[in-house]
Amino acid sequence: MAISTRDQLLLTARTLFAERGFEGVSLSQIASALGFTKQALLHHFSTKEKLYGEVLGQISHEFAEQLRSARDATADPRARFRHSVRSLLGHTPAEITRTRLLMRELLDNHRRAETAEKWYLKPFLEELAAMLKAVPAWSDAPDASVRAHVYLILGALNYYAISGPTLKNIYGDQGFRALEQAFPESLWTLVEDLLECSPPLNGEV
Amino acid sequence: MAISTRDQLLLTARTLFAERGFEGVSLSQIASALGFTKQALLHHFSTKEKLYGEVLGQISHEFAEQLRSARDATADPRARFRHSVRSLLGHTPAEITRTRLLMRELLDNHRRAETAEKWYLKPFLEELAAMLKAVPAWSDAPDASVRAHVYLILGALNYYAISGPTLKNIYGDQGFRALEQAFPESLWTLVEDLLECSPPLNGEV
DNA sequence: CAAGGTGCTTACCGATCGGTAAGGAGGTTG
DNA sequence: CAACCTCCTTACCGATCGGTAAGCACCTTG
Repeated sequence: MAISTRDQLLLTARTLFAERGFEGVSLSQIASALGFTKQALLHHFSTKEKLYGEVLGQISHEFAEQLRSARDATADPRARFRHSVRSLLGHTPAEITRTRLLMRELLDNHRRAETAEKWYLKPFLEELAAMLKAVPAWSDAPDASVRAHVYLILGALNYYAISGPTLKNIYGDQGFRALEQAFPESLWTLVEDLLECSPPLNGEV
Repeated sequence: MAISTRDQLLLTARTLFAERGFEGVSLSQIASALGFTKQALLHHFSTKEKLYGEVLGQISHEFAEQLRSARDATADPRARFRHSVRSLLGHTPAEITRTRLLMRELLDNHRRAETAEKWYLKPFLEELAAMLKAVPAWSDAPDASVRAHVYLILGALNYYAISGPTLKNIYGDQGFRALEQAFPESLWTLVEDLLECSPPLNGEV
């Protein structure tokens, strides 16, 4: 079963946008990576912005599915939260690519259309916050505190995810392998501590 | 006391590189932001790469100074670690600009000269790790675990720092202000927990 | 006053950018 | 067989990219 040219182009664009950024890749580079001319690309996606938009749309769709899968997996809020964090701590190349692209989007978007990323990030953040808030110890924590802890985990996780090549450079192959084992452990004990022990101080508006 | 043209160009370049990325800014845009032609810029920095390199060098210098200041401030390792984290949790526009630029560098560098960032990031990471390891509870923790916890904090902090505009978009002005208060609190309790209570499990090579 | 260096300009270069126009190969439909 | 659609090509467009060459105004030094 063959993948359509359009989908091949979309996947290549996604990879290269993640790797070099929107401005760092040209249409002809994307197309010629598959042996096409750039006009083949423009035939399927009329402008560069629309191509990029479709990549983002695809990712948004994936996140929505991921949330749905966490929602279907279990009714226990703790397990849901664990499930979501674990699936975010991705280590397949495809997931790292996605994280890189979204990190770039986070850096770039404030000068593009401001609304460009709300629609995928907002529901995702809110759903994670809702999961955490559904945990008994967090039930009467202020929203801002819940969101802050969610964002803290998300930030640690995403930053680590894009740092692979650099960390390997710094610590060497062996040191990096040790770190690759230690980091998820650290993050995991943080998550467990949040879920099971520490309630946030509840002393504001 | 006037700032030299060269330093003005350097500062503008730094800001625009942080905002739009290396490929997203042209030499003429940097120069004309100050009313110069791009050849004035090329007169001081012979190529775009060298200009960018000088920006990175400046930042590297700043980090080295920051480490030195933490080292001079106190001999207590806990206080040193707190001091460093607090100074990293910057909120002045200049610090956010720097964080944005370094985040882009983290995304881009693995395809540029691989050594480009080791020299500023490695000593910084190692010094932070050394501070944490000097704390009694951490003294016989494995290196990888210490590094992982340092990187976790660093990641959370940096990711949050570049997310300002997006978070404001998502949660609105009021919600963002609340988050702006809650996030440092969350991070701070995490740091304190690390420093004072939780020892890492010490069961590997 | 002549000579030379610094800091900037205008003029120009080939390459590449995103995008348009027109047409050809192949399959489907009348 | 003719008409048309989809998919992709070559040819071309103006704009802009990073960078070179040459020269002008100014200051310093002999």
